[in-house]
Amino acid sequence: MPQAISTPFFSTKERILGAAEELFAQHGFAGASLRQVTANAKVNLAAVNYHFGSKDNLIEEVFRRRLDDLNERRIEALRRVKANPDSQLESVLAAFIHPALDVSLDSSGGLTFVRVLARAYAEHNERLRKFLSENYGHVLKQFAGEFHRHLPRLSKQELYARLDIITGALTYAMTDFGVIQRRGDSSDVHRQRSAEHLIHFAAAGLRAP
Amino acid sequence: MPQAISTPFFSTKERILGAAEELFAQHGFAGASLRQVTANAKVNLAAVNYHFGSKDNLIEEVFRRRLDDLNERRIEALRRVKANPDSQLESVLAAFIHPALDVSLDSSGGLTFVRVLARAYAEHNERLRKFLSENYGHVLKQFAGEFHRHLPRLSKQELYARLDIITGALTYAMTDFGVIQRRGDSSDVHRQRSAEHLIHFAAAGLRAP
DNA sequence: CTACTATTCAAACGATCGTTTGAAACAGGT
DNA sequence: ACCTGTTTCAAACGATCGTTTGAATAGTAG
Repeated sequence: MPQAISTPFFSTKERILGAAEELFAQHGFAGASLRQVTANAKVNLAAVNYHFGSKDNLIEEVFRRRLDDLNERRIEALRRVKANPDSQLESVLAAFIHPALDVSLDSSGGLTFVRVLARAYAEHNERLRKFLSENYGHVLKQFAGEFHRHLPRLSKQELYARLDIITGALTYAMTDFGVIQRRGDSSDVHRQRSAEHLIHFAAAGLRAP
Repeated sequence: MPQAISTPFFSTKERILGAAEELFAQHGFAGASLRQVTANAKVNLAAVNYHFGSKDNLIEEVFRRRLDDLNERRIEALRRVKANPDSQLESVLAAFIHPALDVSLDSSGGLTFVRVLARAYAEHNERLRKFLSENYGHVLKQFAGEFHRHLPRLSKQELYARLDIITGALTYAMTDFGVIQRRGDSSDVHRQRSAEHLIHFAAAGLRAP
């Protein structure tokens, strides 16, 4: 443990994570090489394998850094929805969508990470899906259970398929969201309306036969 | 020109294009190697560079094979919209969206190609964007002009940014669409409703301040 | 200072990549 | 049959990839 409680400088691990996130957003996971990453991070090539073990582990850590927080907030939001006995389908969707939109608003790299997310979603990488399923699958499961309460006629399989699509649409809405808000609009108004459109769109898709 | 008017067998070029499309959908453009492509197509490794010149050219041909037809149908649909003097914004969106949804319904590889499209969209590959812009930019330009007639307060730059987002959402809706219809539903009903939801969603996004 | 651990570094490893080569196999026309 | 242009094939090219190595350097506790 070399680092003290806080330092104004970024550690080697943090610099690698930041450079990797940026380059994965630009060129994809296979397209961005460790030589590019370590060059941009101004660290030695071997530092990645020393600190993370492998490129695959580095990719996972790029996700973990942002998704741990996101999923905790999702669970907390869902807990509040469950506490209300006569909540609507739209409330469950809001608990799923709003924390994700918040990520894109993170001033330091939030929008970049959203682009990484969009890539991960477009890829169907088996190892990455396994990692996401193992680490955040329980969150999706909790939501699926609550969605099923509102949509009892939908089979579990069909429900997961539609949630997958909603996540895809959400991912793109997030990039839109980040781009527009970065332009410096009256963002709270636009944010509320974007979220409402998305929730309305997703609710219609879920209620479809 | 070795091939006669029609043969029951697929030519080397066609087999390469089919295998490439499938593998690009599965592993991405950088992730799928020419050795995998030629092995799946059961042709020699050198055949790609002989028939297409380079891997980049092969990627472009995979797109051209599907997009030429798509964009012709978009232009024709827009022409009909323009002929109607009191058409709404929703009609322009329909002319843009419906031909795209049709592609995902192509029984031989339509859904696979949609997954390739989703990847291309998530990547921000410069060379690919240039190819798409050079070959199909005039179509987007025509649509942008018509959108601008309905949304005069939106700057060109802002309009293109939002159209980009709509294309992304559309791409994901297409995968949804293909998956659901492949399951064998009463597809015409579902198709009409999916398209309506998407058009309504996109119109709201475009009309936002 | 010494001993020990943690980190950084230049260099190299084997594997795989896209591409090129030159000869072999095939085709159709005269 | 021969010639000519097209297509296929096995083999190799140089470049780049992720990863490993072993020595040099910092940093810390006794």
